[in-house]
Amino acid sequence: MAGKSDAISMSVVRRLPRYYRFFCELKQSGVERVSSKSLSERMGINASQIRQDLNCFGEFGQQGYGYPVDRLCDELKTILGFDVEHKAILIGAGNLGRAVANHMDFDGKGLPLIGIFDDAPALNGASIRGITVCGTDKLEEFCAKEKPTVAVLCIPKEAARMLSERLIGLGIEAFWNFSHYDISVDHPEVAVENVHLGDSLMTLSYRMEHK
Amino acid sequence: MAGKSDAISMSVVRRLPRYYRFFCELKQSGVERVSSKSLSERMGINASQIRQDLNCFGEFGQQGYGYPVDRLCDELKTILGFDVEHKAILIGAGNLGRAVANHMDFDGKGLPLIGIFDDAPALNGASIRGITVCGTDKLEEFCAKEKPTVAVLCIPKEAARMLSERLIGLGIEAFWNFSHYDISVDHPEVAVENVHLGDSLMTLSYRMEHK
DNA sequence: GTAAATTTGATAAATTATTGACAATCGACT
DNA sequence: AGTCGATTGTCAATAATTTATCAAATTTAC
Repeated sequence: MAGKSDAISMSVVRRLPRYYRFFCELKQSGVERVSSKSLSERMGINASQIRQDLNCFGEFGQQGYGYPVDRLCDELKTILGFDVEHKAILIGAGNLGRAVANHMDFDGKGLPLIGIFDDAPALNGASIRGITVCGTDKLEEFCAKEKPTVAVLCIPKEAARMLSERLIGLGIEAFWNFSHYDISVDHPEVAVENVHLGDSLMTLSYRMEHK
Repeated sequence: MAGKSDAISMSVVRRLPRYYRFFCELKQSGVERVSSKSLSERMGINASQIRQDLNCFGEFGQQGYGYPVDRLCDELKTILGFDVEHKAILIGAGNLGRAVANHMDFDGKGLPLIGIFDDAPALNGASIRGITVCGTDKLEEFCAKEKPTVAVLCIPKEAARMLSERLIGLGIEAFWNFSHYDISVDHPEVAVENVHLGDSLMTLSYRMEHK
């Protein structure tokens, strides 16, 4: 069986990128196979969980042998959807937006960054990673022509509130959301991945106090 | 009772910053009280969960009335530890490091950023947010004098691997880790908050494919 | 070629997290 | 002052997640 069809829980999905990273690293080290036990020690998570997680998507392992590293890299790449392309646009080219644009490997994940939008006069016409920054008034025209389906939001809360509905109307199906706005839950078909850096830092502050 | 002493689960802790944000927002809107029911609708989570979460730290609500917004802001601030100061340093002043330094409100969370370190010759002596960038060879001297306890890592995996032990030796008790390196679990007393942006983006790719 | 050692995938058990239910309490209204 | 409706905090029930167990399959060692 090449894949199992039950819905995969988010707990499992959130671990997949880490598996992918570890398998890639093993591959680069020239390791050919790995058992759930040794991977478990390396990753600091339960071996049984690793087996169960991977088994959600197929029977990739072999008794007495373990998992073939090279194959798992490919399988995880497919599972994570890197071989299907979805065009992405970035809204907001401030400090954070520019860092995200420059720092992330969008292409390697099948999400090429094809447009950057910002209304700050200082940025209009600027070039980031070879992409010319446009005002958000150009969104309609651009989306009609290029059909991006992913939007990266690096804008203030208010701007995100204003723009999210409009972007959904323009065909956006997924948000990578760095803003403090919690995108409306009215659209269950739209995927929202929140990156609330502030929340993350608050969590660290909490943990400093309670230990 | 001002606070309950059982260990709080991470699931709860991860929700606290969001509660804090929502209570602050309500306060700014001039709202004086809120019931778990109305907050539940606003946040899109279960009312019973809100009551149970808040109740971990004390009995802040009042039957028939709800939660006093103003007080909850203060309580959450204390719970999250914002009124206790821990000095923070940033390692790595590339795109991401500079964005984090400029974008985040460290002071407002009780984690003032007091030093920035990077070995790139181009950056040595540069000033970010009024802080002069130093080479990592100055870490020992700086830490001995200023006693920072939080380190923000915006460096490549290899650099993180090299530095984390050294930083722990210099008194660092918490890492806000943007690198791809998973800091060794050998130090259970050290808090590690991972921000794996790559993993987050991979998750989004996965979700685009499976829906 | 056979036995011992590994290791998976599946199932069961244990643990943790979320949701529901309701008595007790409070404020508002008459 | 007394009643009504709203709402909490707690406990119980349900659901989800993680961990342990084990038969079956495979490799490795002799």
